[in-house]
Amino acid sequence: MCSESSPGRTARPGRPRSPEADAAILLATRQALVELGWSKLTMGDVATRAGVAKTTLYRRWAGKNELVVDAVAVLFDELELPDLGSLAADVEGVVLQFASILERPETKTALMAVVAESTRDDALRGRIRSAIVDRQKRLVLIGRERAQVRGELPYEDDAIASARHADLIFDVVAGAVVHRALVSAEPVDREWARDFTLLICTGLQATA
Amino acid sequence: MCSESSPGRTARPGRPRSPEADAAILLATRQALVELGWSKLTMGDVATRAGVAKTTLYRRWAGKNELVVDAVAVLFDELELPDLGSLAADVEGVVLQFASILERPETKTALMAVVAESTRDDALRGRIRSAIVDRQKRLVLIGRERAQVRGELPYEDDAIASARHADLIFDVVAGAVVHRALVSAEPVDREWARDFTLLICTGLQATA
DNA sequence: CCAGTTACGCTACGGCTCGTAGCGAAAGAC
DNA sequence: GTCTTTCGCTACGAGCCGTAGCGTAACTGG
Repeated sequence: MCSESSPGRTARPGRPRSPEADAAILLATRQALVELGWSKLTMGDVATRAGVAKTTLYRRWAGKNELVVDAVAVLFDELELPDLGSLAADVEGVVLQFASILERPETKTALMAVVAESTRDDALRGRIRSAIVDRQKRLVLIGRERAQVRGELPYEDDAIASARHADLIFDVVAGAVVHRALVSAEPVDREWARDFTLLICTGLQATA
Repeated sequence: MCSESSPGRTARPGRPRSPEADAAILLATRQALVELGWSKLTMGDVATRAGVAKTTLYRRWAGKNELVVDAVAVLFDELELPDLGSLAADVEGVVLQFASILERPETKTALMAVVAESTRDDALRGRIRSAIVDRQKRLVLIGRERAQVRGELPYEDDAIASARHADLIFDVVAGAVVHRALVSAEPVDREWARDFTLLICTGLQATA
């Protein structure tokens, strides 16, 4: 009676979707972002680059927004934070990790654009959150936990206050890097990361 | 011999541009941003709302990007920072000032979009900088100077290091507010401003 | 082996927006 | 009055969107 076969729960009949096409489309999207930028990227162009029909794109993604989010999201998979031994070193590490992705031309032009779109599209915002933002936030949570183990930061009893505090730190770190890289359009190099780390760890008054 | 008349240097012959049209267009642009959002806003629609011809828009702005920057920029004119008596209070004031503008629907959808465009358009980035970013940064500079007068922050001798430090602080403050409001999509209320101020003034380790 | 089901490539289409050109009329400078 | 510039209007080619329709390919279950 059990009709389900081996590969997971997707035992649908019919021709399966080509994973090669998926990969080709996402790669073509990133290339198009580099060459054309967000505003001049078109679905038809991506389809041509990927060597697939335009209808194939629309079978998998609702539109440009969703496609670009998925195309850029894979770049955030590489986010990893080695234990650098101290809170300050870890903060600097997180900053440089963020920067290494944010300074790519694909992400530069795409990230702000999809976030702008997400202000009027809740589903898109959720997609961005799970595909990109949460992967970034993970690094902050890891760094905090390490600092707590080291004794550099205290454990917090109140769970919701603890979560709120983590959100605050994340907005400060990610926000500062994004603003530096995209609004000020200045490099997030080791020097800036060092200055930022000093500011965030010891505060404004102690920085001077 | 002196042919120049009173009103400044613009003594051009011919019919002058209508200032009413300017105001109507910018107002219509903001209304369209609220109702439609950035991506669905079109030049033709703005022209119709403003009661002018589409060609009139193109005589004054190169395109949607420039138009929206100017339309949103006027909202940043109201930025003013009363002296609240202490560095912490002033930081909180700056944060709430930024938030009051960033949480409007017009700016929410427009700011990120034009910044995204500016990653591939240097002229647009300059326009954004002078029309929006510099007006924000002014508040940070004012706050720092007041703190220095009060003795809460030291004067810095090295001019370039001082400017770099101000840029850092600005990226942190503005970046955090933008990230909270647009990426995390959570309210920048008095409570969050208080938590942020504590973090930025005293640093991570002292916050707990 | 043979239906049944789904994905694919291709073509074509209506609809919308873009940015510009061309016209006659209006408004201010000289 | 003449010159210059702006204005409203209309019209246009171009490009992109998102979908429909078709025949074919791939895989599943009887």
